[in-house]
Amino acid sequence: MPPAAPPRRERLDRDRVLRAAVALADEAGLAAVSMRGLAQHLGVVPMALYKHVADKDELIGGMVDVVLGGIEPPDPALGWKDAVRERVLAARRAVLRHPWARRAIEASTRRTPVVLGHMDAVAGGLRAGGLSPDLTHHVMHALGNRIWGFSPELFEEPAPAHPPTPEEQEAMAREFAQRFPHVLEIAVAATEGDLGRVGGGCDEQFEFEFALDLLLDGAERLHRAGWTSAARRPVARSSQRP
Amino acid sequence: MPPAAPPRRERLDRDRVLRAAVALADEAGLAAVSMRGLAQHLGVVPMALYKHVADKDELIGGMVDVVLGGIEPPDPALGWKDAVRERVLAARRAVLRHPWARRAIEASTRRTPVVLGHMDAVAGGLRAGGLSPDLTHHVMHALGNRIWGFSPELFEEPAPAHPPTPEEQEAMAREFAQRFPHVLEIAVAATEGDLGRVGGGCDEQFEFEFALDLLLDGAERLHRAGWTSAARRPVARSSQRP
DNA sequence: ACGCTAGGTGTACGGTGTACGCCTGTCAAC
DNA sequence: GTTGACAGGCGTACACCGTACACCTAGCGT
Repeated sequence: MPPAAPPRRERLDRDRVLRAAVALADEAGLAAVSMRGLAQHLGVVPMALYKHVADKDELIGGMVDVVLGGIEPPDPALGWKDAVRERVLAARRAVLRHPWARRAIEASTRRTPVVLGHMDAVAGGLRAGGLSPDLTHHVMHALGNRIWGFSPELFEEPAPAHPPTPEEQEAMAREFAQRFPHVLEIAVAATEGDLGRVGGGCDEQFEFEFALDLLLDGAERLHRAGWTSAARRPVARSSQRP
Repeated sequence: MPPAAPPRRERLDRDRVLRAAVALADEAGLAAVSMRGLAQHLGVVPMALYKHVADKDELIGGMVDVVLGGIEPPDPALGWKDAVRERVLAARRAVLRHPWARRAIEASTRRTPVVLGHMDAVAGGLRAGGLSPDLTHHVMHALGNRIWGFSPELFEEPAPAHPPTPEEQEAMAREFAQRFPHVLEIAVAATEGDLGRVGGGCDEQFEFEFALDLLLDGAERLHRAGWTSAARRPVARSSQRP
């Protein structure tokens, strides 16, 4: 009999590894998910993980799968456009539950069955609306990462290293206003919306749905207009004469 | 006198470092741009670089600046929509000159003057068309990374590690067709376009312009319809009744 | 009772970014 | 001239990363 049976934690399996990785990323950020860090979190030696996961890339691919596993399918009674919209927003909800998920999706090059499944579902939703395979393909491209429920984080502030003195801040603001007036303008426009927002922040959910609807409505218009790829352009150019 | 004057390469400066980094990335990929690798490329010890660049993140930010410096401004005679379109496509051309640039832009969290300048120019183009700051803001968000001339690489194949045997391939294809029929369908649609393309590849330039025009045309429609954020939706939902 | 094997261990290698201190060539001011 | 500051390149060192390889061991089917 082994002396005092050291609290033999139950054996690992792939699922336990993945869930632990997700939990670790949730509480300490994606950067904390190193093979060593994760192993320690599981009370195990780093190389043990490689018995369940091929390499780090597959690990984060698996983490993405776990997150995407929580996507609930849309109400089947919905029309095609709303169904696609709902599915994408469901993906968004799943992704937003884990702050690190966007970055992980972007980083992972893997095309897992879960990922393909979601893509297939979205494409199927468009096809169900009668869009041709061709148009569906282009719309999928147009949606881009929005299929996953997020758009690229263009406007995120990286938090200044050293909080500048008021004078510096004043001077920087002045120079900024002079060099980038339009960026300033739209930033201001974003803050004076409904309610007094914190500086620089804007309603990301609204921005997302705005873009999503812009694309889906555009797709619907093209479809109704009988668009085919022969035209090689969504609509006529703005210049009225050819 | 120093013996035989060892071929004293001229002193480094920030610009030389950045250009060397770009050249190195061009010929050996972004992964080859490590502080050590770049230093060796310059015939210098790694730590020497830190006299010209704060850290690696700033280095790649600087590389992005170099690439984005090559964006030529659009013909001032163009209408606002075409001007924005042209500017974005110019950014795309600049980025596509360097295969690593997409990834670098995504990776870099820095908001350099060059980056802000481009954003400001695009926003200014929309404002010049009469769009309100508010609508301009939303459209900028909708454009997302397309401002930089690329959309997320959703459909890129990571090249299978071990080329499978024909039987395996057959079996995989069969299962794929069953599980992801719509993905398969649109992939096929992409290949049987104009000319016989290589498998899986599609005309990325067309996809890009398709999405870009879908968004710009949508923006124009909203603007002409006098859109304000009060509506909180680009257009009426597809269900006709409220 | 035996041996196979799945799974956890230990060590080691080559890579990374970068903090810290030294050393030296250049140049301005005395 | 001589001096002293200082910009810029050098060397060492640290902590961390992913992972290849060999080994050991518990548990199980035969």
